[in-house]
Amino acid sequence: MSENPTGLRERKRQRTYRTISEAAIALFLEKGFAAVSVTEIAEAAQVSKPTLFRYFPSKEDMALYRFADHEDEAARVVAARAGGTAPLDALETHFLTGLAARDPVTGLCDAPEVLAFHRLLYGTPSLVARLHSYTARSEEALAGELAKAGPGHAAPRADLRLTARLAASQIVAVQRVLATENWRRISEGANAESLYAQARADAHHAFALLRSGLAPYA
Amino acid sequence: MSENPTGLRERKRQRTYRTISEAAIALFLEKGFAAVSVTEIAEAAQVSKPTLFRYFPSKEDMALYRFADHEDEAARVVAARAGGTAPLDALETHFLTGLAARDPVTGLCDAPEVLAFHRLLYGTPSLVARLHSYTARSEEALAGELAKAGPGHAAPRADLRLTARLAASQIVAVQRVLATENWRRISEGANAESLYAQARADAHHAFALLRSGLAPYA
DNA sequence: GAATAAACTTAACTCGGTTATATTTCCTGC
DNA sequence: GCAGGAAATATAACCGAGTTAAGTTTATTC
Repeated sequence: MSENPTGLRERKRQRTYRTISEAAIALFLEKGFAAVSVTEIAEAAQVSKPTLFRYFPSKEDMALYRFADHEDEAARVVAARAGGTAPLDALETHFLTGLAARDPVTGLCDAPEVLAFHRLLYGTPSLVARLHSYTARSEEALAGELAKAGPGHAAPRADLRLTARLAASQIVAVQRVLATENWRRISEGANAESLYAQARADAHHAFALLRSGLAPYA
Repeated sequence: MSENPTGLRERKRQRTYRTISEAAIALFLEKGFAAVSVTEIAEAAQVSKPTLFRYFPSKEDMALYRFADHEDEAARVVAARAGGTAPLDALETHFLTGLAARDPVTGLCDAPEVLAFHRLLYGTPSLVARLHSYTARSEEALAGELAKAGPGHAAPRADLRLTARLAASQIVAVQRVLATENWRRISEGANAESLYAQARADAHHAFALLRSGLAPYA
């Protein structure tokens, strides 16, 4: 066979992948991103430097691989929504579910290791920059799904593709702002429990604003 | 005196600054971003490598310095709007004015050197990433201005700061999409003249969407 | 015109990331 | 189960971005 998804080779590969990223993140958390060299990571993970870069395209990606998995999350939520459900409703419900589960991507998570990771992330410009490029792909995927979904009944005859792109960019931007806002409050010492109600209200407010527009600023 | 804004030293500094960035951009356009080394730029600009990095924090910034000037443009437009004018109206007018003037930041500019520069920019991931960090600062500045302006009469009692941030992120995202959309069409061979009407319509559509919300997708 | 401080150069260095080449390790077909 | 081929790895050397240290030039100031 040309591909064996459960072969020893593939299992080793996945194990190495995890070993590297876990070693990298542990070192980053311990000493800070800039203070850890890739050589150090390679030693900790017991692989050579070229192998390291066969698994991850850059040092930043060794910290951000978890986000790579969420890259098409928004698009999947829209694609998998129940018939008759509007895309925005599906996305709002998904975000609220994330809040309830204290999903780290919502920012509403005060687990010490998650908090430490977020501090690392937002305190390292090159990591934030790299994260933005993931977000860009997420936006593109969402735009694709929204274009497929098409606007509802009352839609004008405007360019579908452009409208989908505009909507996707706004949605992704709003989710980003909500998450960073939650994180900011957590990082200032609040705990997730006491913020939950506020975070839900913020999310409702944000999605309502998305739906009804920035008329208050018009 | 401790500072002399028109002294010889300051004039030399500005001249060196321009020399470096012009040499850098010329080389980038000629050979591509990755194919030019900073040593090469230093030689072309007749300065040493450490001096190069006293003027620009990174190789990317040598290409993007023009954008750094526009960093607080949106915020300034809102701050300088005529009394009684809504922020969104001021921003839409400003964008339309940019289209009419074929301002490169609107994407609607087919001057060969601008087109070549845009090709360079969007074709180089590290430049796009760096540009995103400028955009982030632009967003923050706009959020500050919007918070000062405050929403209009009909605004609910929601958190002003959060609302301003949400609005700013949406506005910046939409302007980015409009500009890249214009650029995409230009890069596919269209000329700015024949696209102008469409670009105006797109901008109107986008700002209308910002005002009235994504209800069609709700 | 001398003193001071900013800006510059040279040289050497660190570190992220790549390439070439040889070696090991897994898979496949007999 | 074993021979051949392919994928993955290691070693070593390399390139280029960005920094640092030490000494020199150049503008400003009194």
